[in-house]
Amino acid sequence: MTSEAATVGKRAPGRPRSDATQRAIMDATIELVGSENYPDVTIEKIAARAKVGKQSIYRWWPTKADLVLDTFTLHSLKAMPPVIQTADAFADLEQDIARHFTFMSAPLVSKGLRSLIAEAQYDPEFRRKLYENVHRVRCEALRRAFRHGIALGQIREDIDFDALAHMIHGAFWYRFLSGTVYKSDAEYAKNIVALLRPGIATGSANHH
Amino acid sequence: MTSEAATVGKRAPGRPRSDATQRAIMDATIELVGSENYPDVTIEKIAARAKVGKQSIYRWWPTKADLVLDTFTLHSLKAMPPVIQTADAFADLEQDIARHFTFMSAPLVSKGLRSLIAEAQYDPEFRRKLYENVHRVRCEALRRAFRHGIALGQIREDIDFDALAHMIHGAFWYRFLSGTVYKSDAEYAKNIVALLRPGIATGSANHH
Amino acid sequence: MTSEAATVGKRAPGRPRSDATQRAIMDATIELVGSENYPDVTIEKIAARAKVGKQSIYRWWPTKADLVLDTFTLHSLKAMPPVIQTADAFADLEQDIARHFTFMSAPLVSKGLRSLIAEAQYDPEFRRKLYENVHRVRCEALRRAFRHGIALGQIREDIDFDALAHMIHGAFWYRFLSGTVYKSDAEYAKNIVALLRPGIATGSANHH
Amino acid sequence: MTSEAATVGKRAPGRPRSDATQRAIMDATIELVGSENYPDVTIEKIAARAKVGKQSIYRWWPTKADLVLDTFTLHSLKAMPPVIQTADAFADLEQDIARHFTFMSAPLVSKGLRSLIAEAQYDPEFRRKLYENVHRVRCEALRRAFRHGIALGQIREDIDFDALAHMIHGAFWYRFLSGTVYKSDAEYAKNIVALLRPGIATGSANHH
DNA sequence: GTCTAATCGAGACGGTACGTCGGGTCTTTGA
DNA sequence: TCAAAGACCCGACGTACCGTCTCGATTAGAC
Repeated sequence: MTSEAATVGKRAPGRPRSDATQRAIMDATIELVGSENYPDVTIEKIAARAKVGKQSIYRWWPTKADLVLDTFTLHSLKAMPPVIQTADAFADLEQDIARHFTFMSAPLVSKGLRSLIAEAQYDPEFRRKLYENVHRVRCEALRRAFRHGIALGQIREDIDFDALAHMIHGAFWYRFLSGTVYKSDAEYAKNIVALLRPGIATGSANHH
Repeated sequence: MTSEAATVGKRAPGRPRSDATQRAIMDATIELVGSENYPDVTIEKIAARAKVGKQSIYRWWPTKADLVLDTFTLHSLKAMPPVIQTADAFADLEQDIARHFTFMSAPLVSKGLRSLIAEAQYDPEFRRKLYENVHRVRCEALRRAFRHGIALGQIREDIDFDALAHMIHGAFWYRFLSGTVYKSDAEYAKNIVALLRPGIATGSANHH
Repeated sequence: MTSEAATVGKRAPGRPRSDATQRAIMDATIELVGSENYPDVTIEKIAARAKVGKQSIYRWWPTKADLVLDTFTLHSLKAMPPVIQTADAFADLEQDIARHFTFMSAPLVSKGLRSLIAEAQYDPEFRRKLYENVHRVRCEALRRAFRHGIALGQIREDIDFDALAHMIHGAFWYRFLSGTVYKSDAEYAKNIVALLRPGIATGSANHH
Repeated sequence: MTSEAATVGKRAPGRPRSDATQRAIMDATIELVGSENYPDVTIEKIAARAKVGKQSIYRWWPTKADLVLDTFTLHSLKAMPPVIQTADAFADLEQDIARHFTFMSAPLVSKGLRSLIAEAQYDPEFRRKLYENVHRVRCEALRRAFRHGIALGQIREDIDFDALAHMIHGAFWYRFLSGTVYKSDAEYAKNIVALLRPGIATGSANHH
């Protein structure tokens, strides 16, 4: 949320930040991102729709990208609870991936994602922020699934987990970027795991 | 390319399109894409640098995105010759992937890619164009490698080649989007193939 | 008409100038001047409507203003025959003025006039051309009427004919510029002559 | 002036219009009208010279013509104080006319006038505005002189004052439009009054 | 209760780029 | 050589947003 202040005790003087304003801005952002092409999502339109002065936006978010990222992570990304782990690590993995794919494919979410991806191309710094808020969260979910598999003795320890995670998520991003349509999210997840399983399951030889 | 094929014989009336102008525009585009952030690559700057009227750009390319795509595909993507196939399909695959990764990571190429990715997020139609010119070319290279492997009896036939290609390229795009750094392109390619090999090589069981 | 050539005998080499083209250009000019606001009468539209290359216009007329003036004088101004003189010089004068006013007020003529007036404000040289083709012609008509009156002994000789002509025509131009509406052209002419008559008729004292 | 009167009391919300900006725009307009041909007086140049955004011009003046008219009336036309009336109405009239002619002939004023005349030809609505701001002001000055003459018993009451005013001002406009040069403004005024006097003075018969 | 300080809506401001229009010049083919 | 077609360089158009600024109005705690 950018400014945190807090510092306990002493309140800053002056009129305090209005929550209603913040909410109005974020709501307007969501509506616009959902209904317009991204270049048409302008600060001016957001301010107009939120019935807010432009300054009130600039006061709290340095760029439009940050506003969208903030809005998006707050309202969307954190909404997905972790998978409940079972005795079958591969089934867990598959379920986690499928669920993630479905979530990211929801119309509003994917519209927001496109906005963020576009912005991230311009600016390395924002790319880093995006990584922190979007990619890393998912990587940790995957690692958790891997560790569970290792603990169960179903997944080998000597694997390049980075490359593995890249491939799993990359499959999603590739489809996302290229606009390719695939049978279904569940099928997609199933086939990905099927292809990877022999390479990571214990007991399978890994000759090269 | 916006060229309308000419239908042989009869030339269109009027002064013909100037090659010099077209080249100047594309050269200026390359230079600017290489030296500026994408939002700062404006039609106006391109025209100025190419010493060309803006109209001469708009006459031939409907949007900046189309110009960049055209320029990019013409000067870059088609420059990569196909891999020479050997008796080891997996070595071929690895080499093809590694070479592709290296090519796409070259500073100027990746700057252009970022521009195209950003534009593609705005406009589904442009996403399709981008697919035609960038993704499909690579998919065919991969398919060629797969078919070779099948012919050699080294790769199984009952595989979801789409999901496979998505994972391989997706790994690259994931790294590209997230800004993650990986040891080296060669290593990256090697580990990806290592992880996938058991799942696609003949003779390996695919129990699930 | 700008280029005259003629020089008898020897014809210039090459394809001769096409009369059809000239006519088409002028016709298109008249139509456009009559139907559009003057700034919207562009060389490009004239060429398009005449189905003529722009160059064919520029070849014969240096500026749009010259084209309009040429067209206007050819098709309009020279169309007014001289007044038949009677034994009453003031009646002749009144008739001449009234007829002129009526002619200049015709919708198409006045649209053309406005174009010419506008152009003339920009460029002193064109102002001179306009004077030659529009104002001088009328001044001579007036002088002819004055001389007739003098010959008849009805108009005094010791008058500032320039100032007089300026006032008579000026009245028209004032009305034209200001957009003022007056009862009728005939009435207008009559009242103007009535006001001036005592000052110019013989036998009237001119005390100052 | 585009100012909306404010209706007293309550100020409009938002940042108020900047006087400095407005002044800078008008100053730049005057300078440019004085130094360039009218078609070269572009909004873009005015904005550049005034160091002002184009929008700040368009915000307050719908067209270039309105800006020029505003500037012109504000800085020029209202600058001329009324004539002091004496016991000789014709001398007053002559002085008023001469002074007006001289004023309108001043280089900067006449450059501005040409701009306004040109614009007025395009657009009937602007013609009306011009009438309100330029012609009417003068007409009232003349009427005042006439009324004074009537009160003094020097000018007849049964006269077509419209036609009369048209002739007097028309003489000026004719000279202005045609580019004709006359001895001097004072002489011009004198001869005009001399020609008209017998037609309007009391005691003179008006036989027709 | 003022006083001080920050926020809020509103919208003017100096800028930059947009995509379009027209100007006047040029370069083709064909008559 | 002229003519039609139309590409070319150029400059201005009027608009949209940018991010900053200046207003009056408001909303707190500090005095």
